[in-house]
Amino acid sequence: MSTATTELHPTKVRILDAAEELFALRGYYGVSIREITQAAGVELALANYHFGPKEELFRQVIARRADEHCAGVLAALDRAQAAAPNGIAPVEAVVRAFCSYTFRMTVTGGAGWKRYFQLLSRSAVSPVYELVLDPFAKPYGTVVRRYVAALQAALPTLDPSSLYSGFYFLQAMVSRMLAETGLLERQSRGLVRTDAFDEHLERLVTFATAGFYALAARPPLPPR
Amino acid sequence: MSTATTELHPTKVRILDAAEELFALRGYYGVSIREITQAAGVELALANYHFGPKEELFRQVIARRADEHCAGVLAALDRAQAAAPNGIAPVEAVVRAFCSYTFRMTVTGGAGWKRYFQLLSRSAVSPVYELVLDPFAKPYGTVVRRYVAALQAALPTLDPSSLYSGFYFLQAMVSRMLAETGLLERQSRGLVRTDAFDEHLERLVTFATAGFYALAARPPLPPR
DNA sequence: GTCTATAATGAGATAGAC
DNA sequence: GTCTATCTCATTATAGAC
Repeated sequence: MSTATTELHPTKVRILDAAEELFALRGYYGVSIREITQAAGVELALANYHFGPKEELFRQVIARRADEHCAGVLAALDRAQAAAPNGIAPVEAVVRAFCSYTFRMTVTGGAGWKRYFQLLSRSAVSPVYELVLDPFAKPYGTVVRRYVAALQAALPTLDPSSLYSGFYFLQAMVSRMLAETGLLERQSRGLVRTDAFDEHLERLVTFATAGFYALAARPPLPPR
Repeated sequence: MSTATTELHPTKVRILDAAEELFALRGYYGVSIREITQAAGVELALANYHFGPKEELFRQVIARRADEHCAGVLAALDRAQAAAPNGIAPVEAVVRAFCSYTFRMTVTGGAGWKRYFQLLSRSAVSPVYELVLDPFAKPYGTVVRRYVAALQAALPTLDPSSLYSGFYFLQAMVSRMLAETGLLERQSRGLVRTDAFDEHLERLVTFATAGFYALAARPPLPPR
């Protein structure tokens, strides 16, 4: 499938690209319209003409990729479930499905996708819901529901509360890798590179799969 | 030990408190000095008088708590290692030490500590190093080194590369819980509450401990 | 140490010519 | 659809009276 981007007006695309990069770097408040239009090589007034207020531009930066991203992540789950004899994919396959499409896109999708994932990662820890998180809520709601259901099917003994926590842990790990802040490089003094997503995928799948099984093996309410 | 805060000038404390809360909420760029001084109930000019430029105020917000936080996290590791017969704390004890002090502080430390941890969490996914991440680098550097060493001692067969990745996963999970964005509540439709840190501690220890063991059991370089 | 007042700049948004 | 010019307001920072 072709991205919807190609159908858009060239100026809109230029503005969206510049806004995506700058919002990913410094967040919504850290970037001015002037800076965006300057980076895009267009006049200041065109941002407001094409997108209206700044908030609407921010939402459209997200809207441009969110649906396609969610579709890819859901398609990966579809394949995992189709490959399972009874339609119930094992935990490892579900975890792998959740990470693999996204990791692939951040490597091979071009700079735009990398910026989008950085923006997603940054937004996920913002306490300002309505402005920053709300634009993601609708498209990603389906992803959460389907993956939670798939994990529950793979681990019927896992109580739902622990299930949501575990899936939240998984999101946290994936999201942190996507941020590519250079923190991992600094901590490991160059030994580990954040952009080595093939390695990270395997480690993450190993780590999280074992985590889910351990949660399932534990009694739901700890007696401590 | 008493916090250094009590020794500071009352006006400085008021400004730091207001800045901490607002920076945690909307980040460095999302808050103006006017807003901070207004929330603090002091005159605009006093921010610059006491702290100099905005950037310096931001650094001091972090500096006020970073050393105390790191000391607490390191003391927890000391206790875990002292409790081990040979000074080598098992993985679970190290993971628990890493989370427990912080989780306790975000519950019982008052609103200030909660805001600080939100700011920490938000900063950890910022690609703008010098401004946002650098103030944390020095105090937390020791924490990273000592915990990585403790985990390596507990898991001698784990290759260093996977070790750093695993510890990065652990940081990601803890950090995401501290952010308290309300996302977990929304995803679980109210079933799980982010502020139930006792539950999260147990789940996180279970999840991450199993994850580390699984990484150690895996061959360092996956043959895929 | 605190206040009032202001300087100098940058912000979002838009009117109107082309 | 694009560009120039501008309006209005908020921003950081500081000077100077108290």
